[in-house]
Amino acid sequence: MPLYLYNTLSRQKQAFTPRHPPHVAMYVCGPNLYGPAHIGHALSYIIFDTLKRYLKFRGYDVKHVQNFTDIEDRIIATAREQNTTIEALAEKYIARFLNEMDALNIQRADVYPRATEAISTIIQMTQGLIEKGAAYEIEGDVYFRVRADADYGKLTHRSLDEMEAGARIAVDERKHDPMDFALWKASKAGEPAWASPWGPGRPGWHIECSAMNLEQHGEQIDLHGGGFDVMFPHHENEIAQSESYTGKEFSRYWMHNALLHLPGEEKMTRHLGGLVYIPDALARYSSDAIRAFILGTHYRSPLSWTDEGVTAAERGLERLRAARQDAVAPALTDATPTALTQAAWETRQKFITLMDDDLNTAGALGVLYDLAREINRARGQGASAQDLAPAQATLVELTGVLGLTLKEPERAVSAADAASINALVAERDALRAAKKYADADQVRAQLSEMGVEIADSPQGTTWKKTR
RNA sequence: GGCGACGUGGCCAAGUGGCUAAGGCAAGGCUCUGCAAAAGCCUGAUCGUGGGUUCAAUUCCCACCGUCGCCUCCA
Repeated sequence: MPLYLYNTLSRQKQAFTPRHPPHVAMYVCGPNLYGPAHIGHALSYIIFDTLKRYLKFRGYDVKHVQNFTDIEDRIIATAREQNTTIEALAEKYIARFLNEMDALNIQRADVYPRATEAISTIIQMTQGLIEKGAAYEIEGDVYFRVRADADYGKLTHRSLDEMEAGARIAVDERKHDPMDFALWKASKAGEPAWASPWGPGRPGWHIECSAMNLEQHGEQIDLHGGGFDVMFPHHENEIAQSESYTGKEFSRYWMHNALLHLPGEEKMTRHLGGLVYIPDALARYSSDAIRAFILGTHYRSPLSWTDEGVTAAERGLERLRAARQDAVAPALTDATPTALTQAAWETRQKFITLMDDDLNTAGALGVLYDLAREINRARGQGASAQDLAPAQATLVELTGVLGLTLKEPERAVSAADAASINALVAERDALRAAKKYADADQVRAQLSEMGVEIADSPQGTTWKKTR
């Protein structure tokens, strides 16, 4: 069974067949660097990270390119407000962005091209489009001529006439058609500028992605992703530019994730406010919990960010973590598979079937919970570490495809704190041995107040910091 | 106005034209435990409303109600 992905172009799930298997050329729209990313960005990048991990799991060799848009009106405006340069602003937010992505266990892209490093290709494409009659210059600006593109609107399934009927923006009267968009903008005094055949200027918003794709992947790519909100006009315009320039199909598949919002509010986006920043989310929840929460809903369904929801995900993860506790490497034997090993095998099949169906991560997570229960049950019934090992290996592998680490959230404990906690735990153990349970319980309460949770077992008492 | 999506147990959320409608959280009972914690077991849904198609619909079609997205910047 092949992997099926929903392709925005066809509005259908389609079998995924890259141009040159096993190679997959994948491009995901990166952030505009005028400010920090928020958890809505995290959602999008977690989803495409999961897609990439799954493609690799399925044997594909993925080249993942993600751009940084480091020249754009808002960046110029923000740099001016903050009395800094666009370069400094970009550096600051790139560093922060990469740190945050790492913290969310999002694998890095293979290449992070920047718009300002693609200027020569942007100029070359713009020039080429003018020569083909697909673009025209007016007073140092260059516009793409949408009426020259016969299938303009094919991604969002709208005709130019429909779009113009619903237009809500003031139109620049110099343009030949209201929907024509800028490939190149003449710069005003004091704005960053690059030399071009049309005078000093800078790229329009959409052309940089077309140029970076051309530079990094070539004329045609397999998969292009981003949020629903960049479908129009950004992706529509990218297609128009790239295909008009090369005369070839640009991307075979277009994928768009639905957007995150706060309860009762509109989507989370920087120009509306209502943002939750990634460090704030990570201060409250493990990256696993954030991922599990996000992947608990299909990527094409909008999701509301709630404390209850992420907390529920965090609780649920505890069972998954318990299942992989003390895992050992499975021995290579040809012994008859146990019922548990059999269950692990079936989980793997179900996982693949679910993920093959347009990344049904919620369903996939469900079967992983089933497997975790099987493991925990077997352990409770006295299975040995070696008995559990194959199923645990499957659990770790498949949760890993979803980008979950199943590691206990690390909470810093100083050496001094650890020493005093150990002393209290030892004191309590002594009291228990002496059957002075009331006193032992008092010590436990004391530890609890310190944020230390303890667990007794035949092997002794263990503790962990829970806050 | 145009295009599109969604409405499943207290909350979140998969899914299917007919077989027990996944899973997570919460709640109650139980096992284990000195007591807990963790883990495990048990307990709950006529799938927004009204029509239609069909031997059979939560699943397909239509209408309605409600929520949301895109049509401007946005992951």
